[in-house]
Amino acid sequence: MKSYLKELNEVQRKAVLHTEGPVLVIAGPGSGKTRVLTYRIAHLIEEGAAPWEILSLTFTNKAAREMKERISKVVGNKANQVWAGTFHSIFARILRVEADKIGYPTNFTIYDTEDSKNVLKTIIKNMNLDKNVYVANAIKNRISSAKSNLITPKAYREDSELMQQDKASKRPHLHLIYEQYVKRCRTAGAMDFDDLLFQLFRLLYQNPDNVLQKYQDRFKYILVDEFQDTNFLQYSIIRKLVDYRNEKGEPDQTRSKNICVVGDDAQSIYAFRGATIENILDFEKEFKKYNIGIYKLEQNYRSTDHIVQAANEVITHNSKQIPKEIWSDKGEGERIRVIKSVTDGEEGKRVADTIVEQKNRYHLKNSEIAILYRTNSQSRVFEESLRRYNILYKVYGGLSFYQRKEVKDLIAYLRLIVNPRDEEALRRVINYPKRGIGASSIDKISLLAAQNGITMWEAMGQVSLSKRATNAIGDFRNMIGAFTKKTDGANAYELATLVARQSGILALLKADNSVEGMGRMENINSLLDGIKDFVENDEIIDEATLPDKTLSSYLQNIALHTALDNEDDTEDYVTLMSVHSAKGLEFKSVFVVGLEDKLFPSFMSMDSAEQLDEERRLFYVAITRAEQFLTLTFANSRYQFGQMRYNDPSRFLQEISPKHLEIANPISNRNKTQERNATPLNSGIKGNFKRVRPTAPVLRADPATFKPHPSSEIKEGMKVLHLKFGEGKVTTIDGAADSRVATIFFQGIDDPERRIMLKFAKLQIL
DNA sequence: GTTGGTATCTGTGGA
DNA sequence: AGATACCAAC
Repeated sequence: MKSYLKELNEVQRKAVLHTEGPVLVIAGPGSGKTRVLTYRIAHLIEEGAAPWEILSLTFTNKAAREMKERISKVVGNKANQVWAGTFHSIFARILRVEADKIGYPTNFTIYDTEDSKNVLKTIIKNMNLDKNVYVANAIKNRISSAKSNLITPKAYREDSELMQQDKASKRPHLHLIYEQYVKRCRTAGAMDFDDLLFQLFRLLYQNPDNVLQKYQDRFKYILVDEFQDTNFLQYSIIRKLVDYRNEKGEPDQTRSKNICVVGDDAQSIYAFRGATIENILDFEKEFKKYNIGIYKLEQNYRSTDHIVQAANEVITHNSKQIPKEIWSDKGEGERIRVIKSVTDGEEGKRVADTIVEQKNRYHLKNSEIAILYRTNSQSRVFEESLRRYNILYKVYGGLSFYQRKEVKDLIAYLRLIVNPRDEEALRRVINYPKRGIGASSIDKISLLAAQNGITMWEAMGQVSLSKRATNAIGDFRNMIGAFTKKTDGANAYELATLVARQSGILALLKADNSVEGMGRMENINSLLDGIKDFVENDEIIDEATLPDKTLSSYLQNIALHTALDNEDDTEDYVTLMSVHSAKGLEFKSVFVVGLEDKLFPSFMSMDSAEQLDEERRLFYVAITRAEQFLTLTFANSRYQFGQMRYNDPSRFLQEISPKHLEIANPISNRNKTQERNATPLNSGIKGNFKRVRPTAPVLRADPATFKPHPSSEIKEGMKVLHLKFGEGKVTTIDGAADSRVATIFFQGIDDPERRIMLKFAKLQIL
């Protein structure tokens, strides 16, 4: 037996070995789901499948990254050639090649949530609708869910149930907004997050140039992680990819559908954004006739028994679920501690106290501890109390680096240069920094564009305005035009620096000497550093697509980044995050806080049984993150929305039987607290480092003396110096003349074998 | 067109 | 509480 197969239990092994035909894996928390997925991929490769024939879809970049790392531990470098990524990133990559077949430019812009909302706000304003009734956020969600269910504006209009709902909520014109929205995105050459899926489906469905067959032939094995969180649209795409047909258009029975989906119905927590558990049930039904293999992973390797049993008890209160029995042999363990506080401030303090206590008694590291909450705004009290003890922590969620205003502003220039049709980018920068093009001019341009069915960029050249405004617009157009001319020759970093300077952004920020202003300046600089890093990185991380240093591909890259993606694991910090973002993670000690009715479960979800079930699954996810210590807390009162609120303890607390619980005594605890205040542990840097992008990588060669040779001179067997990786030896070179790839062994680094694209390589021959 | 101050609203989750 | 929209004054 192959050595990696020995690391699996019987069910896991069966799931890995069942390579041909559809497979459904139901995986309880901590049951080794990722292990099955990664070993399955490794096994496929060991058995002779080419890595690029394997498509592995996940929900987060982090999960994708981890998966690649773990595959490469088994099969080495080939792991990079697997198509592993998020739905959004993989589909964006395909669309970058194929978009012109469905009427989009291949350098299409990706609109983020803010962009989408701004488009909607503009539409609502233009239609003279009441923005308090037509709330942009609500409309966005509704459009998003329409797209997720493959409902076009036309289909929406013809769907009497949807129209009835809109009428009932006093928003009868919603379908018109939807229609406008789609039209505007299209004119702007832009796709929102849902479009990355929706347009890909359209592509496969309309099938121009047999593009469907192309991808069906490429992806011989498909794997989907967190299948319970897929929506109808994602499922439809997956289904399409294995819907093989012969020349007559009949189902092709000779080719087996090698699709493996892994999920847990009990951990479905994204129904609110269109995910549906039905997909698991449908999958089972639909693929039954193709000899489906169903495997249930029920042994939990993560948590002790009190925690596992409590989780089991909680989930039985839900109505629908796939029957399974999660068990653990890790021993009884500690009981779950419940802490009651009078105020949210006290809750913060007592959680920090308990953390100090646990660190003392069990020698836990900060990184083994997490505080999980229902809403991001709850982080504040814990930040304060942890800071008081000098315990290092990190808050996840919130704004990502690329969503900060100043960063988005500079990026908007770059977007506009790449795609002048990008209306949201244009609106962002047309008068930033101030150049005398005010709201009324912009409205006139926008109106002209709408009337003539042209883009705002085009309308800018035709509109008639006052002399002053006309001049200002002329200057602006010339500036952007001059930048655009440079896109071919100049590299992205040089261009971005030029833009920052010539647009006046740098001067504006430099003039601001406030603390925030300096922070903004710093962010701009790290953005530029990041672009530089992107340009200079010559390593092949993803073999399916060779590195591409254009501005356009840079923008594509960052559009799908999220707040969770900034890895910085050199420091030892306590994790603060929402329960949603904690999915898939585990910690020795977990605090689930704010367990109050109207907060967790959220007040938004308290009036329907289905939504309440989802909150319960969320609670289930929360408690199953803990390996050894689980602490549940609630407060009688807390500040919410600027006023004091009084909530009852969460109903979920009563769903755990008392034999698993230990109720902390508030009085005696308070005395101990006083003592500990005097001797804070782990004094060090203050916890509150607001996410700043990790700075330039550690250099292993001295830039002052480093002199790269032309890459044409690099030959096999040479000893070379690389700025980032240091000294190495070229083992092999492959690829055609203009895309030669060197495999180099760098002795000084952890993962020493690297693939370097010689076209971009900076290597000094030693 | 720009600025600054006031009124109003909104309030979950995230790729 | 904080963000945003709106309006009057410059």
